Amino acid sequence: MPELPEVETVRRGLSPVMEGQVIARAHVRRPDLRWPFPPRMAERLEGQAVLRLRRRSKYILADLASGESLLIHLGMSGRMTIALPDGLVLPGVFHHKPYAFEKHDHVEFEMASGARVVFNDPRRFGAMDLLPTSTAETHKLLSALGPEPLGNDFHEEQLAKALMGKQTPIKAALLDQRIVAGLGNIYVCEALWRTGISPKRRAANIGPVRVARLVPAIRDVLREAIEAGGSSLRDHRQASGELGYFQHSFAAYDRAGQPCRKDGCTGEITRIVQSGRSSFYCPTCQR
DNA sequence: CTGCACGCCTGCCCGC
DNA sequence: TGCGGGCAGGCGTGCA
Repeated sequence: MPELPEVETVRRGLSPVMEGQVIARAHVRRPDLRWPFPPRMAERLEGQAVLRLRRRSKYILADLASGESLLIHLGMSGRMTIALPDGLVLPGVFHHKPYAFEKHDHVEFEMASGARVVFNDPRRFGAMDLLPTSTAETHKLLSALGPEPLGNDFHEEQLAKALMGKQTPIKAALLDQRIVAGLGNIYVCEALWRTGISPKRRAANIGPVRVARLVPAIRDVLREAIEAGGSSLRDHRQASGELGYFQHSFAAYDRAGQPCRKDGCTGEITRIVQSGRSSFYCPTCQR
C-alpha cells in the first residue's frame, strides 16, 4: 500500500501522540507479521519514552530512550491509527474515536497519556523490528537504500550515475529502492507521466535533459501527495483515520481508458504489465 | 552482477 | 447469491 507520501502522512499524524510521550503498555496479539517480532518486543517497548519519530524511505523509526529504535513497515495494507478515550483531548490530535477492537489489529501501543496507537494490517506484509538507534542505517532493511528523494543526496548527477548502463526499463529502475528510496508503483507512474518518459524506455537510454527533469518531477509529486494526505485507494488511512485525497489528482495511475490530461495531448492512458506489475501511461506523449 | 517470477496474505471486485 | 479468477500501494528470495 503505502509509498513515501502515505508513510510520511502517518508519521506526521502519529507525532503529536508519540513524540516525547511514554509507551505505557504494548499489546502484541500475534507472534509475527511478515517476519517474527523481535524477542520480548512488548517488554522492550513498555515504559520507554519515544524521543523522535523519523521516516527513512517507507519505514518509520521510533527512537526510544533505551537507545533502541522501533522500526515499522506498513507493507501493502498496514495502517497506524490513533484512538483516544472519550474526553481525552491532546493538542494537534483531531478526528479521533474511542478504541474498539477490529479484525487485524495486531499491535497496539497504549501511551501514558491514554492515547492508543493501533497497527492494523490485513495482509500482514508489514514488519516491526527493534535495533540499536546508533547503528540503524546498517540494519538489513535499511543498509542498501538509495537517497531520500526529498533530501539533498538525490540530484541530477546521482540519478544519472545510478541509471547509467541500466538495461532495465525506467519503470523498474525507479521502483528499485537502491536507486532512490521511497517510490512505489503509483508515484513512479505519475513521475514518468509528468516527464513524458515511457515506462518501457531503457533506463540507460534517457538523455541527460530528461534525467534532470525527473528529479523535480519526483520531488513535486511526492510533496503534493504528502500535502494531500497521501493516496487512499483501498487501505491507506491517515493516523487520524481520515482518507488521503491525492488519488483525485492522478494523471496516469489507475486511469486506463481515460483521456490523457496533458495539455494538447489526445492520447488515452493505457495499462501494461511490467515485471508483474501494472504500469499506466500515455503512449502518445510518453516516449 | 542483472532482471524477473514467485511467494507471502487477505479482501474486494468482476464475470458467470 | 455464490464461486472462481484476477487484482492490489512491497519486498526478499531464488533462479536463469
